[in-house]
Amino acid sequence: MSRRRLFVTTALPYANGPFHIGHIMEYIQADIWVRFQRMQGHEVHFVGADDSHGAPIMLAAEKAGVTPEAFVGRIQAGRREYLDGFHLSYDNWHSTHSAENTALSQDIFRKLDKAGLVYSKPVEQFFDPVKGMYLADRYVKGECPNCGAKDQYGDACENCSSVYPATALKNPYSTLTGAKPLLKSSDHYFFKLSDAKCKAFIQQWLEQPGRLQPQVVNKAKEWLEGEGDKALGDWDISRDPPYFGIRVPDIKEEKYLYVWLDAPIGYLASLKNYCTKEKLDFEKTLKDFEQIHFIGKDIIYFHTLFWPAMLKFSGVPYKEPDHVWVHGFIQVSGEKMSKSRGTGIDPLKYLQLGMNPEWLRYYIAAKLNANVEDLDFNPDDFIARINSDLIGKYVNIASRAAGFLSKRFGGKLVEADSKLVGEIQADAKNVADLYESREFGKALRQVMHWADQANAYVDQVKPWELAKKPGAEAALQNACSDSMQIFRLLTIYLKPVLPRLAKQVEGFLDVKELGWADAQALLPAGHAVGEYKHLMQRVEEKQLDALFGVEETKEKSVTTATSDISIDDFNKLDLRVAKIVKAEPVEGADKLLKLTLDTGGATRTVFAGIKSAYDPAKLEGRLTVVVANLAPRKMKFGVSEGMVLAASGEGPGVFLLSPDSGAQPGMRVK
RNA sequence: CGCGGGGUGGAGCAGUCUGGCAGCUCGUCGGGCUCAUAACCCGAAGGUCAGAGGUUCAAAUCCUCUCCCCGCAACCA
Repeated sequence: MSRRRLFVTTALPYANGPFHIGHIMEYIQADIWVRFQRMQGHEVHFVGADDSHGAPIMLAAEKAGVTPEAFVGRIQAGRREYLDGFHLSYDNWHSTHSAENTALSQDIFRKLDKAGLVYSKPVEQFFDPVKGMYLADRYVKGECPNCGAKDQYGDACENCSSVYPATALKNPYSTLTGAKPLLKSSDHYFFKLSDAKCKAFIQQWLEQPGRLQPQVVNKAKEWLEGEGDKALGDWDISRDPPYFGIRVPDIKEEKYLYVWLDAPIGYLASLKNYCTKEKLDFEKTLKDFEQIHFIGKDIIYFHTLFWPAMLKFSGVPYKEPDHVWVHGFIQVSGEKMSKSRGTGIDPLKYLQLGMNPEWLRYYIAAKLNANVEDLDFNPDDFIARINSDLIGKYVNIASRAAGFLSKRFGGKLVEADSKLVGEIQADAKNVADLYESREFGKALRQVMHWADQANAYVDQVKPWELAKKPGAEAALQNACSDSMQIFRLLTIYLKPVLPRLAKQVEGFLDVKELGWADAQALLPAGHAVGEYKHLMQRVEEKQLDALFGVEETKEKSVTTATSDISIDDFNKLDLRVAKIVKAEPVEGADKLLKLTLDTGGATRTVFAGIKSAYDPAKLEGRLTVVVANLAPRKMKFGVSEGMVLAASGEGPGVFLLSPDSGAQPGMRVK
């Protein structure tokens, strides 16, 4: 087999916070694939980097009272702990805020410009006069031009579902300062994605057989071939200051490249940084290596349209990606992970609790396939899977044979003769194909099938009986040797997923580093294995309880006030005493109660998320406080005309406010 | 008609493209074994393949419609 050369990346994490379980899942997927390729003898450069630019990071740094550089530096310093902790074998981890990325991004910008694919035109945008910066749509809210609902973002109304440009909002305000934004015009640079040669290129790039998963091709083509208002538009690739990013080159005016332009270039920057360290020729490496990106389904748009086009039309030394492999999201017990609900898994906590990172690697691998499907982390399933597969089946094979070998034969093996050994050897290609095509779940099922066969084999030959039978030494040594050969083969097949365990096994078997091809050879007769020690502990239920336990120390700061407000701000609130006339559960809602309130003559309906804490019957007749001038909100179950006030904290429980006796419905609270 | 992914024994999944006796792992129950980390081996129970209609000698699989769940993005307002 010819030696492949692979340049593999994972999506760059945004450097505004630590890794979450979704990042780790992607890294584990890519790492397993990479380790498998290395075991095949292929040459791999596996790199990652922090995505360090953009307005959100600039603002987060400002809030933290540090420079953006210091902010992203701090985040980056925390990465190692995760990468090492989960045995993620990156060759390099870099940052988009780097000399390499600046040089490459500016170079690509210049080359795209030269290719006639960059132009500039004025763009009218909201500008926050207090902050002195242009506002992305996400930082502007206002009233819906259609239905008048308040606090809507500048793209679509949550209330009436109408869609409109941000500039159409009525009474807009900046979410950063509350100031009324001005409309200002500024020149922006655009990448001409709609250019015929661009679209033609992307089309043929997408259609290259085997390049992408079919689902991904469909999705990308939907965007590419959209017509009318869904037509593929040009891409605004510059931003005005203040911005934390890379300067648009060769112009006097201070303008920056949009973060999504320089982010994927960070893949190349990290490779270049690595090449420098390793004294490799960067441009030659780019040219000679297959370029493969692992990403999540949320960023297909950028990686299958802009990114290949950018690279293609920048020309030498750049080269469009060979593959973009897309995975789904990880859910926890069927729900999207959510910190507030306490269902998220904090990868760092996982490590700090002393849980074995290889458990998670195995569990995730067992549930991964080559499709763009979400996968579910289920705690009970996790325990059953790890304990049964890894300890009960796989490790058990060694455990059953090793005692006899070391006690009776000084660890020495004899020639293997079981048919099963040959069958497992012959399956190497099949398992390899499954790894290669990222069907990890299928690969592991296959390995566990062989582990089952191995345990059944041990049961047939009954070594414990042979051990007691005089004159059966040869048969005993034979059986245990076969078990050990099988164990070694399965270790090879599991090594991409369980690298550390495999290393322990290599020590125990007293063999050199195992590669995939080693499955075709067996340990020679006379080879002695070492003393067997437990290779892996079982998962305990209480460990998962601890992992999912409510965190006490974290995020306390959330409860402190955000910033001072004036008495005028306070007076905007119309708080009223209200009598709960009627309280009833809402069919189909987990958390809501439908309350009918008397606010002094008038009644109104309010939906409140207090079902978990209150029995509807007991609420009827009691007084509470309601925000009476909150804009009505249409919910799935009806319109809610206000909000009742209740206290809640980190722990469970919701506590409704009540006025002292004597208060009457309709009284103003202030 | 917003878009996408799903619905297969108690749990997690394969099988659907290419129609051919409904499968795997876990769990449960019964038995066995005692080398192994309460592990392992054998056996059993348990399914209207979400529902309805259609095509076909034959449908989990193909076609049409309906229902339900999840995610995007409307359930802490």
